[in-house]
Amino acid sequence: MDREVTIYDIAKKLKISATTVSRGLNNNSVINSKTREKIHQTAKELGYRHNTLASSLRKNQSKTIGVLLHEVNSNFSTSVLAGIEKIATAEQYDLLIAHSAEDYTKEKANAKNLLSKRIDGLIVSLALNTEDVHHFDPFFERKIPVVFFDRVINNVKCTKVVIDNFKCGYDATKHLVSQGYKRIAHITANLTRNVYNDRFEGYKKALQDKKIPFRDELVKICSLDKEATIITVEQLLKLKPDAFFITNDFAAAVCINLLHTKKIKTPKDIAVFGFNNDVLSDLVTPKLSTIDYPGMQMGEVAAKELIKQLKSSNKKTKSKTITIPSTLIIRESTVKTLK
Amino acid sequence: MDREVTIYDIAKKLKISATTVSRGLNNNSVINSKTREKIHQTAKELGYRHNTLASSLRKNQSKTIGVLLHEVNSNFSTSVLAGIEKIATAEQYDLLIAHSAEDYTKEKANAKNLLSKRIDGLIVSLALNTEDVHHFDPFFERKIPVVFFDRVINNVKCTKVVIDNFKCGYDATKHLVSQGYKRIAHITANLTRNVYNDRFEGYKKALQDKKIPFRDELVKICSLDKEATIITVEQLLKLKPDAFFITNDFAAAVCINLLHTKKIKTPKDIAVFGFNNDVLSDLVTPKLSTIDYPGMQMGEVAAKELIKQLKSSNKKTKSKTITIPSTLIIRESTVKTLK
DNA sequence: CTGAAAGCGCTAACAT
DNA sequence: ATGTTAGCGCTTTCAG
Repeated sequence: MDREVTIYDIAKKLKISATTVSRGLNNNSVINSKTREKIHQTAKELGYRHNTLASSLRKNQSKTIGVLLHEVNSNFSTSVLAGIEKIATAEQYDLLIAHSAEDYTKEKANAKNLLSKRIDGLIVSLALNTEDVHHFDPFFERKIPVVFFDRVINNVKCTKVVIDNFKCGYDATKHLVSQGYKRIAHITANLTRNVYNDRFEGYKKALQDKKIPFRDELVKICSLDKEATIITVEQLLKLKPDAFFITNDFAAAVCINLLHTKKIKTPKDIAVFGFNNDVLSDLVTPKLSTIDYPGMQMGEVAAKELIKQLKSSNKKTKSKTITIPSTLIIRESTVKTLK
Repeated sequence: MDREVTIYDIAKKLKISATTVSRGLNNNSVINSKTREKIHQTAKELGYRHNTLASSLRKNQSKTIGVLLHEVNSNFSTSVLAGIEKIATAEQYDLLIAHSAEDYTKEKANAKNLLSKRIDGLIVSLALNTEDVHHFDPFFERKIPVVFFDRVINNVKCTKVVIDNFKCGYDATKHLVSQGYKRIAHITANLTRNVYNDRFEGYKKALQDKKIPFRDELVKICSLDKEATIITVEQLLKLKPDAFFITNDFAAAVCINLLHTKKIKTPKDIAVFGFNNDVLSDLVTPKLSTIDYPGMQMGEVAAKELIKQLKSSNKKTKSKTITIPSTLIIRESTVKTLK
């Protein structure tokens, strides 16, 4: 094969125009069905492949949705991706996936790159240290719809898909208090990110409602990876907490293991509450109480919202927040009587 | 913003030609540095965005690598992806990611779609039920390099990146035997896929070398998801095995939990050996012995190989297999004396 | 129902 | 160092 087969090759062979071939291949109903049949037939014979690049350039739309993730190495991200993919595929959109590895600079570069690739719309979860969203202005200026999910920012006029992180933080803490725990340590990540801040606010409010004094020293920010979590838990143990509310199941599992190593019994001596309902949460011993965080559903809803905007002729962007239901899952790690 | 700014707008404003603008924006050294400066300046002022579509169409290369995964919802896949991404980004390639959800039909459709998107090269891990690779012929015909990793097929002339699955299966089994286990059950997936078949062959060979009779009824194929694993383990328990070699850490963790529920002690009564060195493998109790399966490194190597071919003028494809080192990791679940 | 002509935005060959 | 011209492959008027 020397050169790609084009619609002109098909046209020449059939002694018709390239226009007709184009229409035939796109199953345009205006074309005679016999002609269309012949076109498809010949295309197959010659080994023709549609050139999406040329088509997108001409139509000025790529049928591609950009997905900009804060990271890709987690069950949550892949669930979201699966949800987005399910909807996008059904609607014949392709996905162009980029990830920022939790880095603002990389997020900016990715946004620029996706723009130059002429994506039709964008779905975003912000990096940990992103504080402004001016790098998305070029999308807004061009009326390219943007949907944020999970990691969102408030002062921006577009659709956001989230869970009620305040309520989750509140309910988790309330549950721990109701089980008799009083010195509840909280390990979480960067509070500039809504998800962590809202959970923290929920934690504080629950303590307040239950008349338990809030102690600043029991709250620690860390990266939630294995090493950082171990160090943080060690530090907090000196303050004799009777429970840990950790906003990530992996970190919570690391905590459970560390306590076990130290012969501290969970949940008898210290309870551990996680976040995400990751697969590992019911494989550790004791099984972890957590919050079910429906990634797949968030992805589906985000994609549906985006595609709805893509199809709508009304290009006015307005603020809209969709809250996906999340659920408290109580397992062994926080209930003394179960174990 | 009504219309996208093009290089012609910049050219007009500066009273120079579009060619010069194009060259300037691409930092072509032939352009006077002052002119280049002015071009970049004006581009910024006008809000110019490079149109990758037009550029790719003209150059007949997209600087994009297609990645076709068997699934995306696992630590292994995301590690591989991270490895590929690291190399690709450094070399200024973008990634177009598709996944087949273990389905041959979807894999075919994805291959076709990636081809029409004019990807410069392709990295593939085959779906569970893929038995022929004719859907990649269009790539071979066009001399678009294809690199397979992990899930490969033999009779195809291109680069493959794998681990030594036979050796892994052999070593895991040998380890179990050396610990005194004799009735070793093997739970794995579809044996038409090289990874599972090779491990199985390794398992058989180790038994043979150790003079332990191979028992067909102790080998079960299943999907390795939670439900299927539970059913399979239950069936095998009737045959009184003293060890399980399960080719997936998640399934192995499910097995450990099930045994725990049944008051069967691991590793005292029954040992469990996994595969992948997933994060959960050292968070379960007892910690799981497993094979370290370096996804990140596989991704890096696959991407490096592909880019090497992309840069080479020699377009002859030849068969080449690269084996990535994998490691036996012995933890508590298979060593009686440790626990 | 089909075709001719134009152009999406960019870059490469060939001047100068 | 810069400009002229042509064309990548497709779709979209507009005209029959």
